[in-house]
Amino acid sequence: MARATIKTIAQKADLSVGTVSRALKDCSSVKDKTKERVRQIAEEIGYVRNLDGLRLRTGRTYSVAVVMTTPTTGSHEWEGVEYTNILNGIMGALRGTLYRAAIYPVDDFDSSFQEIRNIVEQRLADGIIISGTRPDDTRISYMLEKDFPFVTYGMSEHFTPYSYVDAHSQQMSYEATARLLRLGHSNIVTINPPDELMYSKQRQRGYLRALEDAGIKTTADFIATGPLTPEFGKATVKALYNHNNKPTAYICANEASALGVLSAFHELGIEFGKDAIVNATDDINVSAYFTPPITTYYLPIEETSKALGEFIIRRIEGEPAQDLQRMVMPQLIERQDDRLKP
Amino acid sequence: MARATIKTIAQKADLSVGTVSRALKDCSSVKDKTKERVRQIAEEIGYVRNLDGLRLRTGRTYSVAVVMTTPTTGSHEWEGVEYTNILNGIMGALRGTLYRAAIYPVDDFDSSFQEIRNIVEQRLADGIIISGTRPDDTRISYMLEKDFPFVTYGMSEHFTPYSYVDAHSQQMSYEATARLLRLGHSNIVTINPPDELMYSKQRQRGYLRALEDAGIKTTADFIATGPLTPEFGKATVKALYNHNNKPTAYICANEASALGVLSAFHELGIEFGKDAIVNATDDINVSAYFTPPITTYYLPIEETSKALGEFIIRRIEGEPAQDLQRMVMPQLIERQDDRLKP
DNA sequence: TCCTAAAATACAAACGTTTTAATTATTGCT
DNA sequence: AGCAATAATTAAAACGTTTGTATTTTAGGA
Repeated sequence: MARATIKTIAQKADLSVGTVSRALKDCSSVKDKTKERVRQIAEEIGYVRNLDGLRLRTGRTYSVAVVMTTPTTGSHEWEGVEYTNILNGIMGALRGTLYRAAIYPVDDFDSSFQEIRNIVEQRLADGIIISGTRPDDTRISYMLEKDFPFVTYGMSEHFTPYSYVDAHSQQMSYEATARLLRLGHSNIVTINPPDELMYSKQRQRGYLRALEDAGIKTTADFIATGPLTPEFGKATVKALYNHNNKPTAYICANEASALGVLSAFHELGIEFGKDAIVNATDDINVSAYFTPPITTYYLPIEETSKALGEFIIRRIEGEPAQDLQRMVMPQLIERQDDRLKP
Repeated sequence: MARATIKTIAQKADLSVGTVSRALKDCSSVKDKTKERVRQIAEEIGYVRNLDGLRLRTGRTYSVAVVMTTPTTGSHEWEGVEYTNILNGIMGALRGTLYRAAIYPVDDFDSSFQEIRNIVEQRLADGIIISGTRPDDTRISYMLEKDFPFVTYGMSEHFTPYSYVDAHSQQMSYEATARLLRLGHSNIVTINPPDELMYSKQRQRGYLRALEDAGIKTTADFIATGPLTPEFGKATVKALYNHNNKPTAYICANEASALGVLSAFHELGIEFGKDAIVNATDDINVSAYFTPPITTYYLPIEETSKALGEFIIRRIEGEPAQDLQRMVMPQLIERQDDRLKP
């Protein structure tokens, strides 16, 4: 039993395929009664549009490219749950639409650019979602120039408006730092993603601003940047173990690096709550199960990634980019006192 | 500049599109010299096959459906990294082929079945990869019956041969249990996925067999089954805290639940290595950073999932299912002594 | 009733490919 | 040199849509 096509309907309804096509898409030039009849039949025989025909004819792909850096394959290090959750949110947003998500896993910035160029040139997708944005992101420039619909997860410093979804990283970092200062810490370390990423910059800005506002001097040693793995978190603590000013607090950009910090504490005999404490940004509340549970700023990543999916579709359908921008503010979850006990 | 098509080549080469098509696919009825010329031109103008045309004509989709249970959306609980890594491995295997992976996130078994039925009936994909297999898996029966190519991650108890990739769960469970028995434990708890899953059954079998071989009686209380979240691991420990026979060892099916166990230890004042210890199956070595690091059985999930991708393609291309079966044996990583110190 | 304008539908081409059947070119043989 | 057999190519149809243009139907006057 071959699949029902538009032709099947045409025969049953004694209409031409053209009219059926128009009826199905609710075209005004088709009589209401006819539309009704067509829809009825379509329903009856379980007709579903063949996407290949549609695509071939229209030249549109009805697919959204998600170009994402994968958790460094082969490194065997946990880098958090971003990947999974972002994907989930996007697919959730696309569900029920004609659009499909096509995942393009990439290794680094250069290959992501290459992949994007490829997608644009070959029209492999109608729109692109990217993450890992940089202050001066050439991929964004490229897509803007080509006038190709895209949404970014994270911002950049472009002048031309574009569609993005982002967390208030700078403000969060500022508040986290200010809070710890209020609680009596003065040697605060901040653990951030690689320097070239925009949100690393934002986090560092927030951190520095808070210290500045409090009139406290910091040392460059206390700003760590690197892959957000447990390994890196651990290494950071170890590297600062014999520092003149012993750090008493760590603010981590994700849970994975915070886990590494805790691991270092354990290994070096640094007592949590007495010698030092850790905070983190929360992807999904796994840090509630750390030893001990730590204070985090919770970022509803399914929500932001759902916005990514919605935005890219609306962008593809022509909505102006400046209407498709969203910032979310992570929410403080205090699981510890975070003052040092004597 | 419109995309280069087969027609473009035909004009440049002064050939018919049919010949070009055949030349491109290395058909024997085309003269070698012609093939060479066509390939040359194709290369020159950067021709790439239009998949929509191909699909429309051949009726094949060149896409592989990956039907996976997503980390329970909205539950805000970490269930491990399976999802991400499996996806990664599959996409890695598909890279360079004509095939694309289409992800179908589902909530539970029933909706996965529904989705599969849909894919088969509408020919939405050429093959399907599923996970979360059950001993008597109706999805497998269905696809076998429809003679639709598929590969499973995890086994079932079907008689008809089918293609699968799986870990030696039973053996691993046996060995883990036997090892702990050797080390002096007798009250061993095993934490497993929900009962209906095949690998829960396998794990329980291995566990029971090891105890039996050692002549040790266990209690049903020591076999926990549930969602493999930190929360569940934690709850399990708490529920057994006042048990007549205090558990001294936990064998967890993944790292997430092991984290929960450690969290419970911390909260209840159970001292690791003195009162009890934890082992786990290792998705990616995040447990190396637990407090303390724990002994695990490492399962190279990128490797197994890469096999999934390879197998489904070969299955689609017609290789018999019984040639496409792989079992992998997880590898012990001892990060602790795991004997109880007095 | 007839004519005109508007509404509704039909027709046909096109998107890029593969493939069957038909045609032309080439070879081998007598 | 001619003929048959085979090799190489072309022509055309088809996959399921959408859409511009042509055609038919309907409705609204006079």
